[in-house]
Amino acid sequence: MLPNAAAGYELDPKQPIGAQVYGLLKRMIIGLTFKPNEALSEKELAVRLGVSRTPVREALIRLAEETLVDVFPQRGTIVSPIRVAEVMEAQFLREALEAAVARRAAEQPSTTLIRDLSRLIDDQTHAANAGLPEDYMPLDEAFHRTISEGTGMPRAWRLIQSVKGQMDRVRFLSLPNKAHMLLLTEQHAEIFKAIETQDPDRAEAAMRHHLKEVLKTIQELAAEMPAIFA
Amino acid sequence: MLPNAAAGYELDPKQPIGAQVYGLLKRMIIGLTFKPNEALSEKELAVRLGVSRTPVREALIRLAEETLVDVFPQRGTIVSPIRVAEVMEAQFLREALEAAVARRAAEQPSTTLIRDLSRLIDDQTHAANAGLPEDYMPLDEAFHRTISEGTGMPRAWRLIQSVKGQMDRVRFLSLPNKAHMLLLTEQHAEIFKAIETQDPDRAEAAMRHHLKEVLKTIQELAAEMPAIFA
DNA sequence: AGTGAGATACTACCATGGCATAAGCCGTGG
DNA sequence: CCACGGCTTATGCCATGGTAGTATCTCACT
Repeated sequence: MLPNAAAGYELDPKQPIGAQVYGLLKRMIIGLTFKPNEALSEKELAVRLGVSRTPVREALIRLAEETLVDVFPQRGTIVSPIRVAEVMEAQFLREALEAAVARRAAEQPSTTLIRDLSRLIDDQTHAANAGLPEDYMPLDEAFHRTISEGTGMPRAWRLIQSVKGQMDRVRFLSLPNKAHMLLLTEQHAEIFKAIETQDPDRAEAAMRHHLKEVLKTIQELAAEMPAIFA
Repeated sequence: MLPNAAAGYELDPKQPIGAQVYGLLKRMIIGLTFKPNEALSEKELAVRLGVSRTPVREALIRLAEETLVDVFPQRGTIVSPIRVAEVMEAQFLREALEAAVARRAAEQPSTTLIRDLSRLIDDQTHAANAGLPEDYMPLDEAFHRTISEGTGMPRAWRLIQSVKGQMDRVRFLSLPNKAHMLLLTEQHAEIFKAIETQDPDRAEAAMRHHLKEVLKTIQELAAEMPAIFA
């Protein structure tokens, strides 16, 4: 583990610690602060975060369900290696879910959904032009979340999130440049238009096309740097 | 809580207790041993099962992620009420996932998948003719699981399982009769044929039709006994 | 009688200690 | 030199104690 891996991450004692630890560890795994195959010790994480082992353990269990960590009973816990097959499966499942949700969204879009998505695309355009990936990525996430939750399907987003982790970790390897962010925003706009005009077929197609784009990035990376894959 | 709700369920100390408690509680919730809105106390469950509160707590966290229980911090935990909107969302998500998996299965079915599914349909025919729902339901479950896992998508089945709980609880209200079991088996056979003949469109359509059948049962029940729904 | 404040009895949450088990080391015997 | 067996050390797993927070109930006061 890195010397000060948890530096700068403070926990709010007024909120459930377990959930905070989960979110923190997940971000650190996806952000590659914790490298694949790196050992994660309950005890060491606890002292490093200044909490007890119980919430750390709870967080690791949740991460194990998302296969972001592998728990070997009585032996240890490691950050799971990036398995190409798993990433491909995650991509497949995400596409199935998001395509269905996009279709549903286009069937009966609420006015607030239209408004929220429209605003998000504006924000994305600005962030993309500013060329700041760290500003853009949360907006990308918000776009997809908004479609699910704004269509009355909060659980859909949670499922998507649980499979997305594996992909995000790969995607993080290449932070998008300005051109790429503008391309993504254009695809978002296409999805938005299909929803706004209540065209389910077009919405589903646009969403599938958009997600395929991400897959393309992943495949390039896998070819570039096979070292970190298992 | 019922007086001897845990009677007859023994835990194997040689296996991880937390996972066993999770499975046990899930079965009891789906089987309506624990009724919707019933209070579940960490402490009481622990003493009743003869284990400590820690693994019980871990199990409840996992169940909360599937929305089978609602945890109110510092207040208590209850078996979640059956919310029609949630059941509908679960149905929607399950259909999206299973339809995609069935399609994929039909594209390149392995010989072992064909063999396993064929055998399962035979077993289902026998169980249906014997008219024993308690024998049939595990076979139904195995059929759907086999399609996912036999197509190299183990995670798909886990996702499906995590949304299926809400539906199973409703479905449990009406154990199927012989005619119904035969109908389900027929639909399974139709899905199987489509996979065997490598006809993706037909496989997806057959799966969607099959799952819609379940939805029909649920809607009838919701109309029959609105009392237990929230 | 109705209302509000305080005591009380619960809850889930977190901390911590002891445990069994599995891997690695290290000396011993072949 | 190699292989095997006991020992050390680490891990995750479970048990249990203490704490903060919430709802309810009681009783004084209006």
